[in-house]
Amino acid sequence: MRLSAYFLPLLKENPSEAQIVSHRLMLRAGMIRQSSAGIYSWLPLGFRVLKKVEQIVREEQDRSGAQEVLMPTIQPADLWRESGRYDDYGKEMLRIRDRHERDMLYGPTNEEQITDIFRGALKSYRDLPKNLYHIQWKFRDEVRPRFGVMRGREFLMKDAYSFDLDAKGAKHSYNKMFVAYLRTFARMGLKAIPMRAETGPIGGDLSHEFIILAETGESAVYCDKAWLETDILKAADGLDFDSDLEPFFRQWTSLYAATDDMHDPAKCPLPAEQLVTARGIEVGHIFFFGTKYSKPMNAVVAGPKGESVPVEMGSYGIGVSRLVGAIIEASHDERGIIWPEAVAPFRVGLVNLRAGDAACVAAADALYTRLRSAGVETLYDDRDESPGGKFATMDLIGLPWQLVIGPRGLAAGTVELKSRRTGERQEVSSEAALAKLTGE
RNA sequence: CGGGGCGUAGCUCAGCCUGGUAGAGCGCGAGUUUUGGGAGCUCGAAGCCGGAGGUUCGAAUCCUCUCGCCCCGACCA
Repeated sequence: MRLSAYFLPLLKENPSEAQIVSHRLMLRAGMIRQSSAGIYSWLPLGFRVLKKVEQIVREEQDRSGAQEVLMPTIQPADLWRESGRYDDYGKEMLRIRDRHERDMLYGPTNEEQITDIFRGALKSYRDLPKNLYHIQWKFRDEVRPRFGVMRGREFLMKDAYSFDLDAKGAKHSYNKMFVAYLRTFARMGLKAIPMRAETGPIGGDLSHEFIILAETGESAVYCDKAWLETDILKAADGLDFDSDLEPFFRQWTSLYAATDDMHDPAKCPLPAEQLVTARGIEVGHIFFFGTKYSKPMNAVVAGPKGESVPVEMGSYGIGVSRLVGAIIEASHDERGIIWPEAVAPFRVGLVNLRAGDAACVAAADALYTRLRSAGVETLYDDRDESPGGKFATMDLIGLPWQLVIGPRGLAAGTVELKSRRTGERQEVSSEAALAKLTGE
């Protein structure tokens, strides 16, 4: 993509409404625009990141055996009256009335909807287990939205729902999601730590929050140092989702990890040098809640002996849009965003420092063509701007690699390849740069 | 939902206290000189001063109401 043609409304100054760093950077980097409190439009750069995050979530859900569906944003109130939550949910639920005066709502979550789908289709224990998920916009009318997309009213969420015949099966479904979550966040370059959690309005008796560490996190968290030193992806790699995951689950939940309200320094089992104190952002939450919805909503299957059995359920959420902000919170510096490669909107920022210079244009154009044909996502800054402005732009939007073409280097037969993360710059030949960027 | 703050040009803000009819920097457009870390100069465009009502000869400025946004707290993917 040529930057001269790209819709990228950058802000040089900090918008006054943005308080935390991810919100500021997302606005400054032209990723989002606020529509109203807690509701945002996603502009091209931000949308690319959102899609990448979504895709990683999708791939890991699929890997675990969950199947993707898409449920509506608008739901009938009657479904929620069945579970009893229509009255329980309170003002956070956006209630709507259609032209026939029917009570509707903009879904804050989908337990009722999925249970309705399940009970209408599956009738036998032979149909179990099942895990269905979707990635859909939700709305929770937060009293006080803040922190940009981290705490919006409208947000993109992956929510999965598992159905099993008995508690043992349901625990296995829970464990599968547990593993999938560890993998998902690790792939995004995040260290997400599962912490035993309260179940809140979803209900149930087993629940874990996945918390990533970031200096600007909302709450204080405490965990075993071993968390930081482990390669989660490696540990979870090659795990067979059909095998017994309980040992893995036990291993990973045995490491100490607690949120502020659960942590008691007097009772902490860890020696001080083994304890990490940090701040955390919740990016995922998994629940096992048994028959909380299946019973009142009559989601039953015929058991092996013909008896009627309410299914054992769990639900599993990941805040997809929140993750975009959370990743920035976890990965930035004073100059701007530092995207992990897996979610970067473009892999390479190609910079022509001298837009009016024929040799520079020719060299940069040639590199752009080669990168594109190699399938490397490249944002090509072909604008006629001062060098300083171009560097600042690239650092702000945080693409992993900057490939800089200027008259100075060209005279020496080199281009400059800079890593956004480390700041390391190397003067290399065009071919060496291409090999580096396309070879991996 | 309690407490606080702010709405003036695309962005950051000054002007308001003490009423006299709109300003700066950045950005934007034109020209020119520049060109390896947010360039210089010249010229220019751009604002029902959030909205409604009131006081006044006169309101961005004072009063009332209203809408929006932000912050602190309680609550959440």
